[in-house]
Order: sequence, then structure tokens, then C-alpha cells
Amino acid sequence: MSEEKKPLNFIEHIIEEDLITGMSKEDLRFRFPPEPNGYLHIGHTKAIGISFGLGLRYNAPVNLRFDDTNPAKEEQEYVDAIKKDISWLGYQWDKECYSSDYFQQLYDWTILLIKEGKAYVDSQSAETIASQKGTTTEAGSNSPYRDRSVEENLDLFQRMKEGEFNEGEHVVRAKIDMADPNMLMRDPLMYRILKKSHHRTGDDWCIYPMYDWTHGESDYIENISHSLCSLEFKPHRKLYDWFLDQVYSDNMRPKQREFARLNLSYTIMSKRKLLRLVEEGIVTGWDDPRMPTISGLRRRGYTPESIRKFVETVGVAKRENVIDVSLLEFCVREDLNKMAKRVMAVLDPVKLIITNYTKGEEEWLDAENNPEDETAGYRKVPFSRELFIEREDFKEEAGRKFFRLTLGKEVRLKNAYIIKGENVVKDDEGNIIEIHCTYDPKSKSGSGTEESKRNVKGTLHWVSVQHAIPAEIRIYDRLFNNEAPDGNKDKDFMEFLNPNSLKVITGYLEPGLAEANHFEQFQFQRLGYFNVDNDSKSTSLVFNKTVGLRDTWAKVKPVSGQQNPQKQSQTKQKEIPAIEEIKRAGKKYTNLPEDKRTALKKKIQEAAKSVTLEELIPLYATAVKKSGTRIAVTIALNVVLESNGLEPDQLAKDFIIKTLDDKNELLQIEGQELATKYKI
RNA sequence: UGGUCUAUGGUGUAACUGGCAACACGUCUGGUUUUGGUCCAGAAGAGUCUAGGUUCGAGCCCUAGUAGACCAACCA
Repeated sequence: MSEEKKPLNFIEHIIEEDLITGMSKEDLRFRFPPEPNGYLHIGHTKAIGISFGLGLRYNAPVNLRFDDTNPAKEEQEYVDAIKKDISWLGYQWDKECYSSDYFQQLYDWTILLIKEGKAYVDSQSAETIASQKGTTTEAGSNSPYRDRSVEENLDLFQRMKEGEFNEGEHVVRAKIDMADPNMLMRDPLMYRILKKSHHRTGDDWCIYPMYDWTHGESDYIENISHSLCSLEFKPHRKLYDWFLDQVYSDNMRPKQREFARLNLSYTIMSKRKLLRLVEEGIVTGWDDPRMPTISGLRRRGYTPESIRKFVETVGVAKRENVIDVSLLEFCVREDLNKMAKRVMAVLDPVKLIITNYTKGEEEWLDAENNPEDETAGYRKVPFSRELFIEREDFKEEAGRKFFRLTLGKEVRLKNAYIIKGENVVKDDEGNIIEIHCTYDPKSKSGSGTEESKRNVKGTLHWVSVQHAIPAEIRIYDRLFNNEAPDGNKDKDFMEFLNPNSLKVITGYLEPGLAEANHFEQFQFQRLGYFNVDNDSKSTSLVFNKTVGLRDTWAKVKPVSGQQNPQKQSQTKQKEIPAIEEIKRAGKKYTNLPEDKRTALKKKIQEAAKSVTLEELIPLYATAVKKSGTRIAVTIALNVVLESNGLEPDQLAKDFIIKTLDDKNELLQIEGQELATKYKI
């Protein structure tokens, strides 16, 4: 397969090693375990991509498991939404599982643990238990109920299950070690009483197992070989393994491994914060096209392929990361470029009148649907005397770098004729309301004439005024104007909301677009990719802007809101003391080709002017093995000696010539000789 | 003042058991182009957090620092 060449990430390395050390390929099995308490977002996509990607790579099954152990927060609605999103992304799960399916098994195992004296019922309040936990630096203390008899524990647990007690009266705890440096090992809770009905088990249970007690055992029940989760679960691994030790017999032993979660610039990923945006009406819902949710991205016009590509591209590792949205945008463009039908739409219209074109006449011209796809064919677009073009595409007079319409210059109308700007009509306030031009009838696109092949510097898109159909166009900008909205300790993420994240305008489209279907994607030529929103009706079309075209020209123009900072490399650009500079230069020196060495040499000499002999000597003495540094120091040394009115010493000259077998001591002696000689 | 983890161009990820730091995005040139898109060709940009050590040789190993993240919910 073509994938073979791709380098492995650290998880794949682990799997490869397991395969080598005896695990059979058939034993590989993964899972994606969302809690059904919210909508999936782009961050989840990474976890999804990792586990399902592994499934694809090794042809192994991947279970979708809903981690539904907390009826207070979970709902069927979310289960359905999650399934829809994963399917839409194009992944297929093997079994659809629920942690709640294992409630009975977990209960039975707990009885076993109680009998072995490894679990007990605690009857203290949550606060008391918390206060006994200790801190990260101090050990905790044992619960007074820790040594209850097995019989009493069994009896209490049984009655907890039967609903005899109220929430909070009793909990079940694992008996591990209240002094463990890992807080999670200090007698963690296994069960709590929750008198809530569960979206699947209804009122069958009123005790619910905690995450730690559930997760590993569920992996074990499902025969999961590798249980992959994000880094914050790393401390849980010890507990995960401990619980597994209690029930493990001879089956596959699941292995938890952790990776860094995905962060995307200019957005937030926390379910709680996303919920706030929805509840406070900042966005229209979980599927608002500005939301980083899967449903939001889908509505915005992102394709499943582009999202999968994105996840694949960002990679998997263990360090904190913030991925730039531009990468996500690149991925959609790449996909859409191949498949989106090209059409013409004018979003900020100004009237263009072709004075020498017959009034009332119209022509239907051929337009290519997609230059990237020969099978996409052609369509007809209407042309007439009065057109709309983008206001931005005309300037009365402009510099050499303006490739668009100006007075007296020629430009081509895409799929149509070459025109020449003649004059403008303005209103009382001086706004341009009409542009008058003339056209060259022989220059019709595709007509084969000499004129049709003429090269003019600009090509404009347009739409015929009488044929165009209006549509609502929703243009989105990033929701936040800060790169890491929730990365500030002293500021609320809401402070960084971009007030201009949504702009609604009326655009004019070529008439064929009246028949477009929901979610259908187009490239509005020269503008970007747009799709039909599901608010759209045949009588009132609505389009979303998915993403603009890559546009290097746009960068010289002011961009909405933020001032696209030429990011300076913050820390590394600090003032470097001259001596440091010499050191750095030295590191580079030997790797540089001859011609560049001279430049570097000048730099060193420059730096050397502000360096004293005292500073230089120690460097000289330590520059043993680093031939580059030695050369640099020598160059500097010569400058310094000279500036002190001394002859560049023979010793220094030798230094350049001396070979790598210099010994440390020797150099130190030399350094000392120098020091004595110059009385330092 | 405990434990655990992490540190490689602007960003993200590579570099098999140590062998001249690679790929993608982004940036900048030039070419093609009836989209300032695509495509093609090329360039700049890090010497791998710091200081030592082991080694013929260290981004990879060792030691000590520094910085950041995570950990005390009857959440997951």
C-alpha cells in the first residue's frame, strides 16, 4: 500500500514492538470511548483518527464505546449525534458498546474485591473523604471505615444496590494506599449512589461505577489490546493497571497509552466553554458554522476527507501543541479544489455597462465547470450589456501591480470578452455607481480568433444583471481574535470574541445556482469555496463561505480585525551578548560553505570589538572539541589583541592550524599562558 | 514544596538498535495559467532548552539545571 512509507508515530512503534514480541496481529483491537454528554469537536477527531486509523492500518476492529457511567450528564441525543458524526467522518466501528452493558459484571467483580479485602464501603461525607486525601506533598489518612469486616461491607454494598440509602450516604472504595504519591491511588472511589434514571438502564441501578473502575475493565471485557487516550489520563494508568490486576486472568491484557490532545489556534475546545457560547447566544447552536464541532464544520462546508487528512497531517506525539488553523484550511482547499464546481458570483457588486454591446441582446457562453477535472464538462452562463463586477476589481487609476480594471486599460471578463475601461458615473457623493467600458467583439473566449487568444493581465468574474439571482451569503471569520483564547490565566476567553465573526450580505449568482442542493459545494471563482446552508430554500438561497482561496495578493490589503502580525520569534530574538554571538557563530562555522564563511567572519570580528580579553580567554580554554568555536574564538582573539595594541600572537595563529587531537589540558595551559602573558 | 510527563526551523511531526537534522503547512522567488486559485521549479529559515559527561562520533545514552503541562471531583 502507499501508506507503507509513512513514518510511524510513537504509538505505532509500541504496537510494532508488541507484534515482534509475540502479540499476534489478530489480537489487535481498539476503541473510541466518548462520554455522551456533548457534541464531538475537532479535538475529538484526533482521538477518533488515531484509533480508527490504527484499525484501518492493521485491519483490526475498533469498537465505539459510550462511556455512560454518569446518568446526571448523559443523554440519548448525544449518543445519536456522536454516531452520526463518526459515520459522517467515514469511519466504521465494529461493535457499538456501552459501559452500562457491564454494570452487572462490574458489580460482581466488586463483590469479589470486597471478599478479598481489597474494597470497602465508606460512610463518610464527600468533604470528609476529601479532607483525608492529603495533598500532593503529604500523605492522606485512613478512613475509620477502612477496616470494616467483609460481611458488613457485603451487606452494606448489597443494600446500596437495593436503594436503601440516599445519595452520598455510602460509597465503595478500593483499599490501596493512602500514602501513595499518586493521589489517584489513595483509596479511589469505585461506586457512588445516584438516584437518577439512566438513558439506557433506566432505574435498574442506583449505584454507578466511577470512570477508573469502569474503563480498564471495559477494555478488558472487550478484549481491547491498546487503550489510547489523551495525556491527562497518564496518572490514571497506575490505577487502570491496579484494577486490571484484580480481575485479570488469561485474556488479552489491555495497555493504556497516552498522547497529547489537539489544540487549534483561534478557537476553544472545552465542551463546557462551547456550551457557554451556545447558551449565551453567541452562536446559533452546536452546529453554527463558526463552531469547531464536527457538526459545525460539516455545515460550514468542510469535507470528511479534509478533516481526516488534517488529523493525519498533525501527527501524534506527547508534547503540548497548538496547530495553526491555516493547516486545516489548507486541507479543505486541497480537497475542494479537486471536486468543487466553479461558478461566478459577485458579492460586492458595481454595475459595468458595455456601451458598444447591443441593448437587449443576450448570449449564453460556455464556461468550464472545473479545470481540475476534465470530466466535469461545461455549462452555459448568460452575458448581456449590463453586468455586475466586484467593486474591488475596479480602480479609476492604479499602479502597475493592480491586475484589474482601470480606465484606459484592458482586462478579460472570464469566459467572455476583453473589455476596456472608458469612464465612470458617480453619484453626488462621489461614489462610483456605473463603470462604462467597451468590448472587443472578436475576443470572445473559445472562439478561436487571434483576439480570443490575446493575453491581458487580468481576468474578472462577473454576472449578468438581468439574469443574476440574489442570495444571502454568510461570511465567517474566526470566532476569537486571540490565538489561544483560553490560554490566559487572568482573562476570560469571552473577552477575545471577535465581534465580526459573522457578516451577512447579499450576493448575486449566476442563474444555474438556483437549483443547488443543501450542502452542495462550489468555488465562487476568485473568491473562495461556498456551500448551500440548510437554511436555504429555492426562494431564498443561503450560502456559507467555507474558506477563501489562497490569496497572496490580499495580504497587502488590510485584513478584517487583527493586524496579521509578522510574528517575531519571541525568545530567540533577545539581545545576545557579543560573547554569545561569537559562540553561536562558531557552532555554525564549519558547516558553512566558503563564501558564507567570510560573511560570518566579519560578523565575528564585529562582535569581537565589544569583547574583552578576559571574556575571551575562558572561551578559548573550553573550546576544545568544537573546531568551529575554536576558529571563531581565534578570529575574535586576533581582533581583541590588535585593538589592545598587541601583535596577534603566534599562539593564536597556531590555534587555527592545530588539529583535532588537541587535548583539553594543553588548551588550558595555553589559555593560562596567554593569560599570564597579557597579565590578566 | 511531592509525583509523573514533555522540550527539534514561525507551526506541527520525523530521524530504525548513537553516524553530516527530514517532511508538511506557512513565508519568499521564478515559470505556466482566461481564477493574483491550481500546477511546476527553486530559495530562505533550526544545528535539536542550558551546562557538563560517556563516545572516534550525541537530537537520541548519563548527570545536574531551566521552562512548560498534568495530578487532591461521589466528572470522564
